[in-house]
Amino acid sequence: MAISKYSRQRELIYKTVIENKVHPTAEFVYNYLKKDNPQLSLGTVYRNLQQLSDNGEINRLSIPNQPDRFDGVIEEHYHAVCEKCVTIYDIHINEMFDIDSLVAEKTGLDITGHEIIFKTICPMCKN
Amino acid sequence: MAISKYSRQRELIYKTVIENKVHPTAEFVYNYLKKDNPQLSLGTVYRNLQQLSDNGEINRLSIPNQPDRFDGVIEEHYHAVCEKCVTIYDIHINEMFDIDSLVAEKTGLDITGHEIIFKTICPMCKN
DNA sequence: ATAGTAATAAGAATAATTACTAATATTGAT
DNA sequence: ATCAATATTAGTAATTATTCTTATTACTAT
Repeated sequence: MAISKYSRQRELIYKTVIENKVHPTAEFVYNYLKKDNPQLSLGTVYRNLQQLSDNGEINRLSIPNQPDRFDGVIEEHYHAVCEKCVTIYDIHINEMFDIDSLVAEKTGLDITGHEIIFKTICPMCKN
Repeated sequence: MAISKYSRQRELIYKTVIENKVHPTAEFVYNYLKKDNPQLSLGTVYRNLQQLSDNGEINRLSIPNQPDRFDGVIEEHYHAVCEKCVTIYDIHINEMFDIDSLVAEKTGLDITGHEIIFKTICPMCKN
């Protein structure tokens, strides 16, 4: 993969993900920035989100029946998705234990990380 | 949600997912069945995979940068995706501990389940 | 058999994402 | 500052993934 040069657009996209804690989709980022940057193209957003997540600067979240979302918090944490309204909640559990090593040991695979998605019925939807 | 009647197509689709341990995509299921069922439509495959997973008869897996996949094994287990070749490996760990309850307790959320995706560089790609 | 309900095929429509191309911006070396 | 090399961009086209629509067919309970 080619070395990256700086780009103003990438910086804007990165900041949008960092500042918007809603786990934005590509579409969200695009609409958010479009107001003040009318020349921005959706392809640029997708390309840079891909690049940023490839570089580990942001995380990509894949959630059933939804477009991919992005998260500027790269510190290890998990997510809970409401099964009704699909809101995403952050879950920080101070320490769990080394699940990657456990699995590596059990399976012999080289484990480089993991992602956990919890399912929930959130307080708003519980009525 | 409507009560499901029996349908030959759904049965075929279900059996395809059960019998093909590769965590098939909708596309795979369609091509697999199309040979002997040339009248089958891709829409029918998507609709029934959705219905089967809504009913908990199969599981839907969402994996970054890939179309959704389906898994006929509903017994709790996890998956590891190779970051290079995107092959999916099943991971059965006999017992971990009750992660759902832990999170429910810490967060106050109603947790109804979870999904873990491990990332790996698989033996084939490790060279 | 018939009515009512649900499921189907086929293909159009939409959503999500990627690829292509010519122009522009950034970088590193003069 | 200027220049060449190359990454990046906007804009658009194309592709991929999925859902929706419509007319038709199958199933179930009378």
